[in-house]
Amino acid sequence: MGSVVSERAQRPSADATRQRILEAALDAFADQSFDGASLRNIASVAGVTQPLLNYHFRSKADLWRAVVDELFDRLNVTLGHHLRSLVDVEDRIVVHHMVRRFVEFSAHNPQLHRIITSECRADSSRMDYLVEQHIRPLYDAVTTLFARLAVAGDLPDIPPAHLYYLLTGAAPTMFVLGPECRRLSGLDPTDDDVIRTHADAVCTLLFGATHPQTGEYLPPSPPLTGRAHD
Amino acid sequence: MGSVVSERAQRPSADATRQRILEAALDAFADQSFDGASLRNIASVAGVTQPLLNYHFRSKADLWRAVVDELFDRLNVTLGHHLRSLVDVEDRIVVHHMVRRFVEFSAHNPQLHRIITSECRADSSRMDYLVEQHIRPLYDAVTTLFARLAVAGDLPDIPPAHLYYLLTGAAPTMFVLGPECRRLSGLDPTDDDVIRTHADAVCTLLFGATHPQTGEYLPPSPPLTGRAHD
DNA sequence: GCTGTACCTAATCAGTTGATAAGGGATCTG
DNA sequence: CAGATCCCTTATCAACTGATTAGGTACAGC
Repeated sequence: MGSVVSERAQRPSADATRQRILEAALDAFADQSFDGASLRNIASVAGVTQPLLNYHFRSKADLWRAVVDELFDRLNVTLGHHLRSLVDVEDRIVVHHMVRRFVEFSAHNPQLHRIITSECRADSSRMDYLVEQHIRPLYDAVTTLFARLAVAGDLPDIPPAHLYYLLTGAAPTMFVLGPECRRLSGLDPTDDDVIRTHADAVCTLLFGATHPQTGEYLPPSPPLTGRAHD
Repeated sequence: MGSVVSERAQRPSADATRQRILEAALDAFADQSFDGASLRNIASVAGVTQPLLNYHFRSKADLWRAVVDELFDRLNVTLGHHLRSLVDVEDRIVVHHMVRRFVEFSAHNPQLHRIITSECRADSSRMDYLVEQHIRPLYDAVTTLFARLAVAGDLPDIPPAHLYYLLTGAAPTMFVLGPECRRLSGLDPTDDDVIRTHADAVCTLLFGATHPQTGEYLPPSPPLTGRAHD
């Protein structure tokens, strides 16, 4: 077994090694945050030695950026793929589908929101990178889409606070707290029913409920009457 | 001015020092997570030297527990205080008020959810402590309350996924991402209108919308019709 | 005044971190 | 075959971490 083919099999090829490092780093950063994750641990999981991480990626910070870039690339590819598959569908339904895909992706890639929330601090250059490079484009795209639908009369006016939820609020935390979710309520975040319920909840939060008989949309409204005392 | 009183003023008293340390540690753990926060930085912010932290609190882990205990004590005192102030009020309204208070507390104490989310990993003894000591009691209390209201016919049946949201999902993330919330959408998480909108959204998510004319409750429902393709 | 105790600091410890330098070995190119 | 390049490891670096020890100072009780 010493032919040209077996040479390839013996040596895992640099790209494969790079990929294994990225995967190990993704889990480490998500589980233990940037400071808690050590290059030696990541290297150990990837089956290599620590200096190799500094060889392929210049520094720990650059490794982190590579991890984040690949993660958001996967998200954008997934959303774009499903968006293109939705032709001749009512805009309102498109929104619901995309929310569903986002929740789905979040459920199967809990690292996404774990990394975001673990990096959230005022003076963090990594948070700056996350927001400006990846989150803001998504947020702007969603804002633009919703504004277009509102003008077309296809959606009710959505309060900014509810809109902000879509990307940062309602969807993520359940997956950030995935293991505890299971521990407390017995729910499996990756279960299809849970994902659907979750997406429906987000849409209800955005658009309000639909009257079962008339199909009329009702905006999110407080069960509190106007006269709130205390 | 060299009397007994001025002696007190000169020496900050051990309790005050302890409190300053706890406050500095709370901010540090919330901003930089457990591993990222160093005892020397915390001590510096508190105006003392690092070994004093090991003197008052045995270890870094014990300091973290003291911080968490005090934080949840404040939450429970706040919720308990408002709960006792709500007499002769319809149960459904009580729930809304309590959600409002929880959102309010979260907005003014963003460290609460930052610490929770930063500690979320499968094999973390600190997460175990958080869940078993503080989160589970809250979760059980809310579950019990909602079950009682459902039996009394005062609330619609609430899907477990929505209920889970109340404590871990809808409310927290906007405050975890507080600074970015402001950066992206211009919203101020501590603004009263934002807090009210936020609490209303959570309640809508739990109870569904209220029909403006009939007052009829509509459960959270998907804008998707039954025939979801793809 | 003497002693003991509570609160706090300077000095120091071993362990871990990210980063770098030096070198080995395989592959490719001439 | 000779040299260059790529991929990877061992050895080592300074910096920083949490923790400990020893000491110092103020106050309380006797």
